[in-house]
Amino acid sequence: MSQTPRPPRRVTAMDVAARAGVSRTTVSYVLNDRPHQAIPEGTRRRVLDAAAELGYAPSAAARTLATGRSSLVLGVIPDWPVSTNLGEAMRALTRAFATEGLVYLSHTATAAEEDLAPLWGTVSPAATILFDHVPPEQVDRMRAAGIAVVVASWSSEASVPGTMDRWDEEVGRAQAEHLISVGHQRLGYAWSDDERVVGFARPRLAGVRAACAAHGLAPPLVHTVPADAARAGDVVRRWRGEAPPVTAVCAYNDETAHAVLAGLRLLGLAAPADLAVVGVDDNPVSALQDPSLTTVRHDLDALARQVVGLVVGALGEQASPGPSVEDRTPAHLIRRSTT
Amino acid sequence: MSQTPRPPRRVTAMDVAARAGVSRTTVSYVLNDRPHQAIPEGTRRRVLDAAAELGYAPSAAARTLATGRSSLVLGVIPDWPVSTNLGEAMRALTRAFATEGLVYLSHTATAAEEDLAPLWGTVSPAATILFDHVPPEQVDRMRAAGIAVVVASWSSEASVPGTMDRWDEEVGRAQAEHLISVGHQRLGYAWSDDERVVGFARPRLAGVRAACAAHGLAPPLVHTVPADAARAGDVVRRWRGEAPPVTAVCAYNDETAHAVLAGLRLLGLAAPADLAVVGVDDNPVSALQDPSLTTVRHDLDALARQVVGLVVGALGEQASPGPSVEDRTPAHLIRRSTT
DNA sequence: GCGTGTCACTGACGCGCGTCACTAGCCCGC
DNA sequence: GCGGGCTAGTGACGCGCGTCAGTGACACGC
Repeated sequence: MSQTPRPPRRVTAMDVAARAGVSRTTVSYVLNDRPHQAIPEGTRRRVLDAAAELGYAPSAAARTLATGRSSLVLGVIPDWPVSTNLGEAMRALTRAFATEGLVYLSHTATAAEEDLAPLWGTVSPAATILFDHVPPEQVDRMRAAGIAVVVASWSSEASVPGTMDRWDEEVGRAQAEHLISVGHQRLGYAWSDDERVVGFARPRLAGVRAACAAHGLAPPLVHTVPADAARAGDVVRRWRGEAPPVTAVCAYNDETAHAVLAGLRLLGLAAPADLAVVGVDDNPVSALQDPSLTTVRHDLDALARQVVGLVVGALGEQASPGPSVEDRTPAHLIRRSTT
Repeated sequence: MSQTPRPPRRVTAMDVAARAGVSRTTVSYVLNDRPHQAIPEGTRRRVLDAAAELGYAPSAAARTLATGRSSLVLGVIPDWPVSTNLGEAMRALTRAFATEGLVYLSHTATAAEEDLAPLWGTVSPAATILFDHVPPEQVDRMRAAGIAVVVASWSSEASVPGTMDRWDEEVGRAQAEHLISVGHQRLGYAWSDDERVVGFARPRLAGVRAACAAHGLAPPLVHTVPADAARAGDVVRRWRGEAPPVTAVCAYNDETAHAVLAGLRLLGLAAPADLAVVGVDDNPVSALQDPSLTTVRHDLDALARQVVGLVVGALGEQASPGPSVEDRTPAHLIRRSTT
């Protein structure tokens, strides 16, 4: 629709200088608040006014070229299945990076083994966050191009052992701790049938295992639960047929939990009496169901801060305010009627 | 600020030139496939090999500066409430722009009236897509900086009348057509209680209205449905108390639809017998509920192509392959058990 | 022999900016 | 009068690249 008419020749710092009656250098000093350069208030104002009147906006490309450093951080979001709180996670990252003076942008990968070169080639970020496994040679090429690469991956095969795992372990732990605290002794784990989420699922399950072990219980009985009421019903039957029977399950996420609930319904059973269920994500519809789903919600802001810490560290800034020791719990449980 | 110890000194085109024993210009010509410049195969190979061996990656900033044109498109995603298929929409845009040789990136706004200057200042995209209303002076400043701005907005107050509305009108129309085709004569519309989605909701409702009018029916009876079973129940009661009673409702999205269903349940009623319900979005849990929700799904790829067409047009490329006339239906209905 | 044309390649400029090194002007102490 | 220190400001360089306007070498026609 609305065309931009022929590029009206960019307003440059030189135009500002001419209008303010000073040199371009002075303009640069004023606009960048040069620390050890005394600029009298009068000149300062003239420059500032001229810049405002002309609508001057410095060229990012030129600045990046001159300083050899852009303040752009690029997140590469893998081809994950739809996630309810993707938007919220991105917002959390944007906010967290903004406090460091960095601009965060997201790229959504469209294929698992995508070639990232055209991407960082046209963006030239200061740092890139890889949220999933990427071939090491790609990482090397980026590093060679002067880009700080942070592998904030959940899959433990990644080059950097996943520091992010802790978050999902906490999630699993929160699920299990809750179920144990209300009296369950034999837990099941509802694994997702989507292979792509294994990076999340593994640490969550590890968290459940850890909680069970901590309370001297047997490890959870893991079954894959398809998004299909009939086949989910089969799984429910197997859990209940154990000796002793499984009385509660932690689901990979709300969607998987709803599949379990659908299976229960099909068998004429109900949560929590016949099987307690707890999900993850707090999908908005989970509260509206009957029975309403107990679930665990991430603290995405805390997670974002962690990621920002990693990136700032990788950018070689000193005084990163301590890499970890978040005091807030990264996950908290919302109890509703399925437990 | 202290200097950081120069990272390994970027590999530049000059390094490649030295290694290949040619001039930097030749390197540039080879790597950019200069059309009207004959380069013998031998030289070509030497340059290509040298580039590969050195792991050369051109500087995006320098190229942008030199050409005055980056191939980056920036999408500004407003502070919308969580959307199930945000990730899918972003992927669709990424794919669609890739076919035009453009790189698409998303920025998630964190506040409604955010100042976008730092954003495009550090990114310097060729074009920016605004998915929501943005103050005109901000748009003007971007245009002055040589950035093509496309307002792909759903809210009709935007400076450019939203061509995107058509998509959501189709969605509403698909909902209503389905309900009418199965015999309903008096429709209700379940409006969302979230003010931020009004841009989507309005055209969807318009589509429902249009379908009703086309069939000689009375316009839909609109009520806001809160995400709360008790208050949703009140709304259900009012619909059913009309004369003649409303027998089917189109909901703004699946979430709102689930609220209606929750209200029905609370009153001891059920869909579709007492009130038929159709949502929008195909939230994955909608299929797992009892009753499973009839819903309408967008064709996000088609929508993405539309957006790309707008952007390409704004970039002044000729031969944009026709602005519209998509033959595929942008929305299709998935019938399940609530209708 | 000279003009014309092609091939293979290169020198140099400019994109807009940050920044170093430097100067012109002034006041001060001696 | 002169060196020294300060203020206010500027000239020029380089970041890495695309690209125009050449240049030298050679073949050809007449």
